[in-house]
Amino acid sequence: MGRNAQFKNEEFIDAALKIAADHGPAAVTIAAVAREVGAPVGSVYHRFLSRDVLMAEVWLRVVVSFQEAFLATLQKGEGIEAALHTPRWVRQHSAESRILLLYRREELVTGAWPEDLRERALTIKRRLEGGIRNYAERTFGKTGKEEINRTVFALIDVPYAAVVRYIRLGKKPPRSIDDYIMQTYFTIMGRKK
Amino acid sequence: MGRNAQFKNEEFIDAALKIAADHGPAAVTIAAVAREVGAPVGSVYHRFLSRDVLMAEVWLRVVVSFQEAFLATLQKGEGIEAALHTPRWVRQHSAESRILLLYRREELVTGAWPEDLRERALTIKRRLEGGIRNYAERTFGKTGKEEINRTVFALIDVPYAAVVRYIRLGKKPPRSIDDYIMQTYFTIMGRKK
DNA sequence: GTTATATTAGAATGTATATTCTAATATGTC
DNA sequence: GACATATTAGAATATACATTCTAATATAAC
Repeated sequence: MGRNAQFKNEEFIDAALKIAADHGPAAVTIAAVAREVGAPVGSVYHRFLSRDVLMAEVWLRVVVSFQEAFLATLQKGEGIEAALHTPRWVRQHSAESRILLLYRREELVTGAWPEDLRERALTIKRRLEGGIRNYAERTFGKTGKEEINRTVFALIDVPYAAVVRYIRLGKKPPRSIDDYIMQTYFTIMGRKK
Repeated sequence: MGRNAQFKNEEFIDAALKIAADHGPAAVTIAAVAREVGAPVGSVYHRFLSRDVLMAEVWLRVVVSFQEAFLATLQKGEGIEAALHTPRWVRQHSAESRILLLYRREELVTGAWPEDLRERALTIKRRLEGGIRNYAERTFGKTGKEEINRTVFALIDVPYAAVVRYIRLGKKPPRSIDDYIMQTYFTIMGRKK
C-alpha cells in the first residue's frame, strides 16, 4: 500500500557522511543532504526525526564498522592486533575517521534520543565492554576495575591518543606510532598471550 | 578621556568560562555572558570582536595556565613529573579541563582569527614545541622527527588519552592512570634521567 | 564649563537553518 | 477502477542568537 519509495534511508546517511567528510559536520544541513540525494527536504524528515538523529545515524554506522573489526580481532585473542587496528583503520578510512570524533557512546546512551537509537547505541557499547571484559579475563584471569581500566587504556585510549592528532590535521598517522602503541601494549598488558 | 569602564575584559572571560563549565559551551551565548556580568550585550561587543573570539580567549587562558606549569616542570628535567602534570591538573581543575577540549592549537594558528589572537596562539604553540624539543634533545641527544614524535607521545598524547574519557564523563581521573602514564613513559622514553 | 570620546544601555535587525505544513503522486489492496 | 496511504515536493514558518545601531552617560583634558 502507498507509493514506492524513491530513495533509501541509507542514501541519506551516505550523503551526510560524504558532506561531513568533505566539508566538516557543520556543512551537513538538511538542505545540503537533500540536494546531494536529489530528494526534497520533506523526505529527509519523513525518514529522520531531526538533523541530530541523522547525524547520530551516521556516527553509529561508522562506529559499528570500526568496532566490529576490532572485536573480531580481539576475539581471536590477538590483543596487539586489536590495538593496531585503530591506526590501520584510520589510514584506510580518512573520511570516516573524522566522524568518529563527533560523538561518544555515552552521549547517545545518556541523552534524550529516540528509544530505538539509544537501544542500538547501548548495544554497541555493551558489545565493546563485553569484548574488553572478556579479553581482560583471558589475560589477567580476573575482571576487577583495575584490570578493565588497564585493558581499556592499552587497547583503546592509547591507540586513540596516538591517532587523534593526525585525524584532526587531516593526515595519515605515520608508521612510527604503531611501535609506540605496541610497546605501550606490552608494558601495560604484559608479554603473555 | 572618556567614561571609565565599569567592567573589565577579564570579567567577561570569567563569566564565559563559568557558563561553559556549568552548562557546556553551547550555553555561552552573548546574552548569557552579559547577564552573568551584569553588563549590556553592547559592552561585550565593545570588547570582543565576536563570540568566537571570546571563546578563543577563554580557551587561551586555560591552556596557558595548564601549559606553563607543564613547561616549568619539564624545564627542571623531570619528564615523568611533566607527564603526570596532566592528570594532576585535571583533578584540580575540573571546570577548566572541559574547556581544553574546545579548540586545538592548530585551529587558532591556522584559522581566520584577529592578528593579535593568532599571534598569542602561535606563541604558546611555539613555547610548547620548544619545551618538547629541548627535552628530547636532553633525553636522546638529538631532535629528529622520531625523537620528537616519541616525546610528544609519552608526554602529551598518552596523558591526554588517559584523562580525556574522565573529563567527558565529568569525573575525576582515578589514581590508577598515573601508573599507566608512568609505565608508558619509561617504556617510550627509557629509564635514564 | 565645554568638549571629545570611551563606555554603557538595550532595543532592533539580520541570518541561517531546522522544522512544519499543505498539496501532489504513485502504488498496493480490494 | 476506487481507495487508502506511503512518499515525494517544496514553499512557508519558526526560532534562536549573533550582531548592529542609536542614544544616553560619565569622565578626562583643556
